[in-house]
Amino acid sequence: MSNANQRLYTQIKNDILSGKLAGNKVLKQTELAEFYGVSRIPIRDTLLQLKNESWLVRHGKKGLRVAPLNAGEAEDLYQMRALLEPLILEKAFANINRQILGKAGDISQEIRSNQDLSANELGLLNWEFHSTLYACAQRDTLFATIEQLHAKCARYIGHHNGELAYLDKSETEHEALLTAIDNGAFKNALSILKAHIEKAGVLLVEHLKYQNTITK
Amino acid sequence: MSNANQRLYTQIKNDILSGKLAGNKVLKQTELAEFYGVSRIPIRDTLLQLKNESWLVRHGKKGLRVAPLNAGEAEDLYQMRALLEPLILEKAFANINRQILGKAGDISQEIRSNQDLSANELGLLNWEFHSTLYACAQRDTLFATIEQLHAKCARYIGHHNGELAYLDKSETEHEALLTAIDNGAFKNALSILKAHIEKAGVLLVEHLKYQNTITK
DNA sequence: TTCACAATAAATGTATACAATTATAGTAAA
DNA sequence: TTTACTATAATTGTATACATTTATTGTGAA
Repeated sequence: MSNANQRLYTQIKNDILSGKLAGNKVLKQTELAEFYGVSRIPIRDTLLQLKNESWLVRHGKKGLRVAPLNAGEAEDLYQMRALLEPLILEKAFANINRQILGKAGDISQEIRSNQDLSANELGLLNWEFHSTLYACAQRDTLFATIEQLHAKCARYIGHHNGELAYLDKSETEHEALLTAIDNGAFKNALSILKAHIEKAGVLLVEHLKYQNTITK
Repeated sequence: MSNANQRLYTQIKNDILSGKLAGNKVLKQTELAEFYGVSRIPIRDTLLQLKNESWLVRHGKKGLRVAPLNAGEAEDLYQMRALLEPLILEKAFANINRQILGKAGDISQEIRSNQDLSANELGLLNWEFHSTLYACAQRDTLFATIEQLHAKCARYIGHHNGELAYLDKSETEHEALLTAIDNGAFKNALSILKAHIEKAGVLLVEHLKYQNTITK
């Protein structure tokens, strides 16, 4: 992927997260091209990619729109994560050393000390924390799948600035996880991680369902 | 996606499966465009999509090539499936009725009676069998993720015509699964499914590793 | 010969132009 | 008024042309 394309990709994704691109409006290639100052070709590339990653969905026979937030999808995403992340962490154990733990600890610290992070920034740091541990497993395909799940979850958290930020925070859990790993309490670490994800999932889904009932 | 694009997509995928597009050769947009009788634009769209789905990987800074078969990836894919497919089956139980079981039974029957199916055809039927059950869960995101994992597995099975066909066959296991569901032995059904996938995964990975040692 | 570097060729990225498709507005009949 | 249908506009898909980037070849110096 070219640089311009990469730029567009993150830009448009951010604009979806921040709500600049309205959720129910159909995206016009021409408008986007004009807005971002490029031709329709790189826009098409980016839209195709975002469609493949389920950020966009088809609208009738023509056009794409931002995929609606949906409690069912959120539930699926978190349930998959609750199964797959412990799996990769387990494979990572053998390769996690003090340096890695230290790096993860630093990120955790950064989250704790910065009280005024946006939901977006918080999400990125949270993923950095988790992926630091997961990368040790050296399981590219598994890692890539989990990364995609995270990216999709970001839409749900990113939306609720403040309200749901605590889902990615849960700093006591992060610290507990690191301590367990450091102590070689691997089984314990796995269950902390799983519970961590499941809890966040349940809270998010409840929130979405609740929000759904009051907007109807 | 347009019709032409859809055609190209399945065409190129098939040509990867059948080995027409050599695994280590870099794919040139111009060549492909000429070969398939279209311009570079729809070729680019298709390549981008196949790259996103990990059928193709970047080759240096320029160009894409068919992703090499890799024991590690196969292991990841099957381990993910072994976790996610029981999850979706569990959610499907409530909605599986006699009609669904009958349909799945018919597919199982078709696999059994047709002894001379190609690995490709067998793979398709196998997915039809599993997806018939999974669709009942009505969990779109979970389903879509599993479907992608299957598609990637197809590359590994499709390659070894004959040799590995039995991985998708395992007809006694399919029948046992249906019987367990029919009897309401849900826990049993889940463990049959999991074991079914794990077994296939182990065999495939062993095969790939073995093949690797003899080709070196 | 081997290495570094420049010149050239090849391939991809992007813009523009055109074709095909789909949506929309308008009109006539029930 | 509503509905079916047609004409028009809008939008996307594809081809071609050009710009940019990367790969390759060739040349000269060590």
